[in-house]
Amino acid sequence: MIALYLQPNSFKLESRRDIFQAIADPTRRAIITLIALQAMTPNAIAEHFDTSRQAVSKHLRILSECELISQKQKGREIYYQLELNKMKEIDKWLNQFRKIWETKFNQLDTVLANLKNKKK
Amino acid sequence: MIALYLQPNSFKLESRRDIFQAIADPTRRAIITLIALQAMTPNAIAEHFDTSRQAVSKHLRILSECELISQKQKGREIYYQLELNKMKEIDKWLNQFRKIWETKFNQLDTVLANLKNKKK
DNA sequence: ATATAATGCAATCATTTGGTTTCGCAAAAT
DNA sequence: ATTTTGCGAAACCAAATGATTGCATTATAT
Repeated sequence: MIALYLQPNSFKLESRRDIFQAIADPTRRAIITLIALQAMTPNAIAEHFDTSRQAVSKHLRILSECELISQKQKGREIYYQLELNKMKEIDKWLNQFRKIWETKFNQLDTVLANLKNKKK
Repeated sequence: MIALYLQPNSFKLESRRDIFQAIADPTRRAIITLIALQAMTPNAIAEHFDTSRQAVSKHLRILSECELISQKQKGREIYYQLELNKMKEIDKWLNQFRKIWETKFNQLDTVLANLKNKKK
């Protein structure tokens, strides 16, 4: 070991990943959809895309890192499956806005109700 | 049966920006939350962050490009406001998974109900 | 035991991203 | 009329991203 070797050449800080960054990529979103109902192996997944198996493997790693998917080893095959609970976190984030758009909808409701009453 | 919903309806022609790429950046998500309830000017928004006004301006442009926000000129000030309808597209995409996790929840319900019956 | 299949990892590369700095232009204030 | 304010656009730069290629490793098949 060399003590003064501060950082490896290809030092990539891939730790700041979060679900939002993960779903930003269209291929990753497609993968998510693909395995939503049924766990799949990397090879099987890669067959659905126009990129190399290794590229898909990288996407799977990124999705794994933020725990949007999990894996189950079966012999030499690895089945990747979607972690729905993690998907719910996106939903959670959306919730703050859902509150707003539902409120706006209710306000419209009120307006309509008032109009109706005035007609009487 | 749950249909595959790979991409939201609206597509950007000029750039490959989409809502998912837009919300991938934490600063942009913060901006979205910030102006959700009240339209704000770029300067006012920038005061909330540790970056330059110009950087915020860039974020606003990206958010505008994918129509997540809109602007209203008032003299020399520009008020940016959130487009909730566009936010709903994220919700729409999530919907396919919501169906699944609700189904799984129902299945769990059934299991619990069966256990309860067996106890009797 | 050896070959093959399924997979992950590292190096490399072009492109994209997010930031800064500098500038230009209107609207408002002086 | 001149200065200040609010803003976007362009040029530039370091870092991150997504893809490819070339391995290494382990499980299965022959």
